Amino acid sequence: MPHTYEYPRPSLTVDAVVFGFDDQDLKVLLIQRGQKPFAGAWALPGGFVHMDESLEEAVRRELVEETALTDVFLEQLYTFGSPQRDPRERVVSVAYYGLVKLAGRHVEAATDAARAAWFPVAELPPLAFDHEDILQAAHRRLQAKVRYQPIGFELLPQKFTLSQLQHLYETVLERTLDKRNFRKKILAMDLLTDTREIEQDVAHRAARLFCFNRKKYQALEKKGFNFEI
Amino acid sequence: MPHTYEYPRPSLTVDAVVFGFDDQDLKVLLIQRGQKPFAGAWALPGGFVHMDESLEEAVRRELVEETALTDVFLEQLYTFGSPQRDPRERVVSVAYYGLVKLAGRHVEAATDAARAAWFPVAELPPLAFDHEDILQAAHRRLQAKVRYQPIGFELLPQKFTLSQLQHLYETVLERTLDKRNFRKKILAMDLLTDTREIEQDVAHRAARLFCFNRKKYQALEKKGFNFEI
DNA sequence: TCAAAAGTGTTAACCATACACCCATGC
DNA sequence: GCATGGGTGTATGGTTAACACTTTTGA
Repeated sequence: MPHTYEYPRPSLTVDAVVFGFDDQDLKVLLIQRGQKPFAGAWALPGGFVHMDESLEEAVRRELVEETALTDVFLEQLYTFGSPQRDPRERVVSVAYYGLVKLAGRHVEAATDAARAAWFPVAELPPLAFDHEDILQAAHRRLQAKVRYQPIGFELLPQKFTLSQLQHLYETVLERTLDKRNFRKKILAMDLLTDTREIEQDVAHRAARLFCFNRKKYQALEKKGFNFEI
Repeated sequence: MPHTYEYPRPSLTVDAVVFGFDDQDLKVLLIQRGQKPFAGAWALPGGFVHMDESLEEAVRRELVEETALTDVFLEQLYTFGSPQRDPRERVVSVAYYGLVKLAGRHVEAATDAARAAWFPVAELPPLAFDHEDILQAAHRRLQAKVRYQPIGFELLPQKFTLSQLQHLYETVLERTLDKRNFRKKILAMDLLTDTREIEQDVAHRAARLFCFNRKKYQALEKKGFNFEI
């Protein structure tokens, strides 16, 4: 049961900053810690890396265990390794950021951590460890990357209106965009397919629903096309 | 002396992809391994992270020990953690990329690794472990980042000519640039200070020497200025 | 005087920005 | 019929890209 090494080793963990968008706010998934240190405080989902799994596999496993979340778009963010970041012992953590389609998703509490919840990025509680730094790094990465990679679509339902898309960009980038210019730019890229469907149950003119054409994007990308908002 | 833990832990290492530019080629610093596995093969400098040092401190220490290199610009690149990347045991490695002013630098062999050498990126030997993947990731990061951050200057001497700068960009980006447009763009940013000195010992008209004004850049950056080539 | 690289402007095409009104729908 | 958001075009200024010759210097 015990594992012995000639030299001491840091613990290795993964943490995930999962963003969701509900047509209103950009939100982050947090869990409430049960144990010391920081018992009761909110923290990023994460945990120890097992010996037989990759880092990304570890993040996905922890997300399922702690928040019951699957089908997350994940990218590695940064590795946090300052010697003092955990008061107990040396812990190096590989952080990932994730994007998830929040619309209509039940945020069910999983068995492992009964208390997982979505918080608006603008109204976060104090976080355990250096998780505020990690979250800030993830938020900055999202703001930068959403402009030159088509990752925003990971936050929207499969079918979405141009206004939803614009509002997503406005929320993530924290600035307003001109409606006509935004539509011109997006449609000129020719990456959206018109589903020929329209919104249902809205108290105003129903908007067209589009979906992102990933295959087309990948083909264009190879030819040197650059997505940019 | 032995260190015992309840659960097994991966080894944690750092690796560095250090680039240099000699007015001709983009080069990478490699060391020749003495031990198995991959004895005799070339590899990235790197090694185990100690318990009391940060990840960046570990990279700097290893660079001094293995290649006698100091004063390197370093940024974290990516963490490589696939379970099979080291044939002996589970090793997770935090990779950094580095930039160094190569001009006139003696690439002295240090005591620890007698065999450190600079290789043109275009003519690399086979590398140990997954170091080719790491190097490729670093090269791509450099190509992307050099365009929107003023990191190219880290590869040039303090004082340089506009042609040197242009040639650096052409080498890193692997494409030619228009001389007049390049100069217009660079000078319009107003980030270069004319040293009022000129090249020495050249068999043609001597060019003006400029230096990068980092303070000015940092001031402009705060006001929302974006460097871009 | 030749070779080698330094240095320098103009034009045309394209792209980004600013801006305001009518339309369709449900209540 | 009114409130709500959907949908549309044009004009202007700025930015990028293409392009060729003269100057300086040392050998």
